[in-house]
This record gives sequence, structure tokens and C-alpha cells, in this order.
Amino acid sequence: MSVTIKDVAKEANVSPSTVSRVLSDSDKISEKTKRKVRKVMNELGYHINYNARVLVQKSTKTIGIVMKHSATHSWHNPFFPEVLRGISTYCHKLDYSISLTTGESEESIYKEVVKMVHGKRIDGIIVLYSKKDDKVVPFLIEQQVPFVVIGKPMEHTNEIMYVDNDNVQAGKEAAEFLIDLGHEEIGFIGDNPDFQVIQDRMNGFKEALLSNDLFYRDEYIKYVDDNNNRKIVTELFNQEITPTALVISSDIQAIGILKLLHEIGYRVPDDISIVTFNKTFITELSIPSLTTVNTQTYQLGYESSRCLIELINEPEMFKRSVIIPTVIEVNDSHQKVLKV
Amino acid sequence: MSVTIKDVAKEANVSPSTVSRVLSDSDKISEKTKRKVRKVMNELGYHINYNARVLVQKSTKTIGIVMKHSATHSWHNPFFPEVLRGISTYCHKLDYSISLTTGESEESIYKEVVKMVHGKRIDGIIVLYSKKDDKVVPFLIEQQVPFVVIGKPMEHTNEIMYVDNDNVQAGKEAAEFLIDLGHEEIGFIGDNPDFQVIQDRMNGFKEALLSNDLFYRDEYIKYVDDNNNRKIVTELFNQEITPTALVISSDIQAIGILKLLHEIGYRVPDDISIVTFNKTFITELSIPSLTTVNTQTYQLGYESSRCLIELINEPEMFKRSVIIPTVIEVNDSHQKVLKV
DNA sequence: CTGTTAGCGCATTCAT
DNA sequence: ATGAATGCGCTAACAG
Repeated sequence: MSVTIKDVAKEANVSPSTVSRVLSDSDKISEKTKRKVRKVMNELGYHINYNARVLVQKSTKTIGIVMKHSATHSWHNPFFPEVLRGISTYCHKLDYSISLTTGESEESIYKEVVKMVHGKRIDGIIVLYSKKDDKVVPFLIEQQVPFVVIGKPMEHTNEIMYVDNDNVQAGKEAAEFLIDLGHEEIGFIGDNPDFQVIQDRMNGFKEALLSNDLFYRDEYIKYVDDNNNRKIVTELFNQEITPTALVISSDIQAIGILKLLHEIGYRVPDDISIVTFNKTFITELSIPSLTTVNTQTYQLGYESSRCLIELINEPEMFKRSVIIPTVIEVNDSHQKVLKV
Repeated sequence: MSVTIKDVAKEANVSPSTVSRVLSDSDKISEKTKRKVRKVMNELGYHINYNARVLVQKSTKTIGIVMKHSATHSWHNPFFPEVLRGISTYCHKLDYSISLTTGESEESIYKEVVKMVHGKRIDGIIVLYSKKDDKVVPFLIEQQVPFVVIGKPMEHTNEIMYVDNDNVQAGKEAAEFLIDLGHEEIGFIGDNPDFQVIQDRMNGFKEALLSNDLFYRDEYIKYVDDNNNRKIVTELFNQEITPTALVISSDIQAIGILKLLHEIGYRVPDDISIVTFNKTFITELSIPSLTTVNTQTYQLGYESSRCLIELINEPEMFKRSVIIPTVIEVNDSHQKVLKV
């Protein structure tokens, strides 16, 4: 059917192993025969069959990517394409392929991961989230598959390699940015708190309030369950004292909130200031453009694949973790509080 | 190292071929031995090695996905995650894996595709775009790799299986929607016209104007090159007669335009109406929410993988193509023209 | 430097 | 209904 090393070997009057050595550019082969063999390869239109190589080398040069299930917002969230871009840029430098797992539920994703791993389809895995009650990570630990988590693992923090922002710090910075502008009543709106990232940002937020001697009130902390944005906003602004500023855990979420605020007559930044997290095309295109903590998603992806491939090549390596710095990007969704 | 069929065979007192037959659930094996073998498989923790199977079966049960290079907007565009969701949903039903090609340039993507194909890593490919001067599609034709294009191919239309919307029709509907509201001066803002989809939508737009006896003027048609949004908007509204409505080729692009209009003091929909294409989270979260032609991206993905897998299993099949209907979704970015 | 031999894990003849 | 033998295409000792 297609051309194999045997065909090339015969045509070039060498043995198959010589051809194989030419393929891996072994330094034990003379330049002359290399040239000869390569010439024949071209003439015959030879191309290596990776599957055969995988079978004997036990390395697939493929990494698996596991994401949150599609029912969550991860799909709509530009985080995903951007992190993938970072991952693939690095992977392609080192000639690794990418295999994607998705699924409609946590269970189906888990099953796919199991298949990937047991079927020996991948050399390592990047997990694009860190979540409570997740089965994937424990499975990977048990199976001793090299893996890297993007986000801070909920458990086994010291045995797991992860790449993350310092989300506590990020939350703190977001709040302090507002505090420096004179805000004293600041609310927090977060996504699903099952994800570590949300918890961290909230904790940083809280920390900032307390260390600045501001009153911290539970009524100012809201989490989005499903599509209860409206309820949340209503609750926030139906209190005796209402916030003059909001920290919102993602820019996507923020534009939703922005719209609701707009509907009930609050203007940003005139009536209320907003600081969000993540920088996507939304932050600039929103009206007003959003002041945001840039988490440098591309870098998260890039570094995670770097770590993973290092780990694959050196399984016993020290499980260090990488913190990608966050950068606050000042746009138009905030305003100073005029001291009366 | 890991458990193979031989190990299972030995333990179960059968031959390796019997185990293999149990794996493929052959009807030539008695239920009794099947049960026995499966029991041993569980006990030993056996899992099939797909690579070995691929080597002999010549089917990888993997499909490749080729997208536009990341320098374009495809990455930021929620089209991508959504189409992927459709693809993966179907693929996982039929137990296919997904392998992703990406790259920083057309050239690098092309190389990756070549590697995928020659390295026999995939059974078929879905190409997520249709573009002028593209090298990937001709290569796939030449190599006789089963593939499906999302979007209408620029050439070889009859020999290529594709899944697409009727974008001419969609363009027409968008324009007619505005015409029905009384608009007579309607502009069109499109993405890179190298992509067939943009051409088609523009042509449909033009057709609608002409068949409604409206004056069609070139000054009302603008394409975005790079970041010349501002220039385009300025040009459009510095003419003697300015449009009262715009058709914009994607919702992402639309919110950019929306912002510029906002800056120069035009309000949507009061001063100008907008109809866009694609429905993503943006259409609802934008202020105002965008009236848009929903192209049903998920379906595009779902159908494309369905077609591809059919094609893989029956390479000589008739190359039919699938048109996914578009649906106009009426939101808040348009207004009737008050007849004076 | 190069050839020979053996085998990766599985599916598939051809036997029985 | 099951077993034995062969090979998919490649790499990796071991020779020489």
C-alpha cells in the first residue's frame, strides 16, 4: 500500500535499520548514505508511519487536553481558545500533537480521559481547570500519567505540577485598585465557587477590604448559579447601603452585569465602578471598556505545555509550579469617589 | 510492562486470538468464554493498546480539525468553541478522537496537516474555513483523504463534501429585514473578503437591494483589513448621504462598530439600525442586544462530523453537501424608519 | 558506520 | 468455536 522503510531500503541498497537511523538523523550514519537514502525517500514519496513508531517507542508525542464540560461556560469563554493557542504554540515547536477531550458531562469527560490514558493515546495531559470533587486528577495521579493543571489544585497541591496566576493576589489588587480610588462599599460577584479560582479571587478581595479597615459584609458577596444574574443584581442594589463599586470574576460575566445595571438605570462608571478579571476582546469592545486584571491566558497555556513536556521527558523531576503574574489594565469602567 | 492480550490469554487459558475476538465482540465466541475472558481482563486491569490496533487495522478512529491560523480572529471568535462542541458531541458518540491542528501561519498549518496525513494519524479531516489560495484543500484532494469543509469551497465545489449555511440567502434576509423596516440607505461591513462566507453574505445583501429597487452604492460596502474599523466608520458617515442601517458580517465585529458609533455620537437603534450574523453570547449581552442571523454553529459542527465519518466508512459515497438553515433572531438593534 | 534479528500489541488468515 | 502462525511498520540491541 504505502511506502515503508523496507521499500526505501531495497531501493537504496541499504538495510531497513539504516533507513530508520536516517529518519532519526543518527550521527552514526555517514552523510553520504544519509543523502542517498533521503533522495530515495523523496523519489518514492516515503513518509513515516507514526503509529508503528509509537508502538515500539512507547511515546506518542501527543498531549491530551481536558476541559470543563460544555454545559459550563468554558466553551463560550474566550479563555479556552486563548489558552489553547498558548499550548499549541509551544507544542508545535517541539513537534507534539494535541488531542482534545470534551464531553457533555463530567462523567463523559472522565470516561474519555480514561480511554486516552489506558489506550496509550497520549504522553501527558493538561487539565484546564481545578474543581471540587473532580475525578480526573485523582485518576491521573493513580495512573502516574504526567500531567499539569492550569489553576491551583484543590488537593495534593504539593504533588501536582500546576500553572496558575496568584488569584488571591489578583483579587486583592482588584479590590485595592478600587479602594485607592476612594471606594468603601465594594461588592464581589463571582462565578461558580466550586472552582478554586473563584474562591481565591474572593479571598483576595476580602483580604484587601479587611486590611484596609473596610467593613466586610456578606451581603456584598454574590455567586452566579445559573442564570440568576438578575436576581443577584437586584439583591445587591436593594439594600440599605449599596456598593459604589464591583469586582466581577470574569469579563464575560461583567458585560452581563453591565447590561443589567444599564437596565435598572445605573451607569458605569458614573454611578458604579467595575473591575473584572481576564482580558479578552470583550474588555476593549465593551462600552465602557473594562478595567481588568489581565491573567495572561496565552502564557498560562504556553507555560503549562512547557512544564508538561519537561515532565514527560523527566518523570521524576521536582514538581515545581509556575505562577504567571497578573497585570491590571486600566480602562474606562472605574471612577474616583468624590469625597463629600 | 502493561497488560497485553497475551497476559490475559494465559491467565484465561485461551489463545491470544480468542482474547482479540472477545475485544471485538465476535459472534464466533461462546458467551461463556467471553464472560471468562472479560472477567480476567478486569482482574488484570487490561486495556487495549490503540496504537497496536491502528497498526494492523489502518484506522485510527481519529479525525483532524484544521482551523484558520491564529493571527486571524478565528481564535477569539466564539464560532470556534461552538463548532467544536458540535463536532465533539457527534465524534464521541461514535468513539472517535479529535486531533487539533493550529499554527501561527498558513504555512505552518499546512505543514501540520501534511504531517497528520502522511503520518497516518487521522482517518479524515474537517476544515473549518474556506479560503482563497488555500493549500490545504488541494492537498487533501490529491492525497485522497476523506474530508469535509465547513463553508462553501471556492473551487471543486462538486467534488467536495461541505457543510454550510446558505450565506447568500442569509445576506439577503438580513438586508430584507431592514428593507422591510423602511430602510433605504443600508451599508455593509464585512470581514476579510478572501473568505467565501463574506463574499456570499455581501452578494446576498446586494441582491436584496437590487431586487427591491434600492440604489446600490459601492461607498456603502466596506471591508475590515486589520484594525481599520475606525477609518471605515468615518468614511461611511462622512458621505453626503449616510446609511440608516448596517449589515455587519459578524457579531464580534458588530460590537466593535457599535462602540465606534457610540463614540461619534450615533445611537443604536435610534440613529442607526444594525443586523449582524452569528449568534454567540455577545448578541444577547451587547447593549443593545443584536438582531442577528443565527447560523447555528453547533449544528454546522455536528453535521460536518457526521458527514465526515460517513465518508470515512464509505469513501466512494456520493459527495453530497449539507445546508444548515439560518434563523433571524430579532433583538433590539434595529428600528423602523419613520416615513416623513 | 552498517546489517541482522527480534519484537512492540494486536488482528487476521488458515487450520482444526 | 478456538488455536497457531504471520505480519502491520518501525526501532533497538547486538554483531560485525
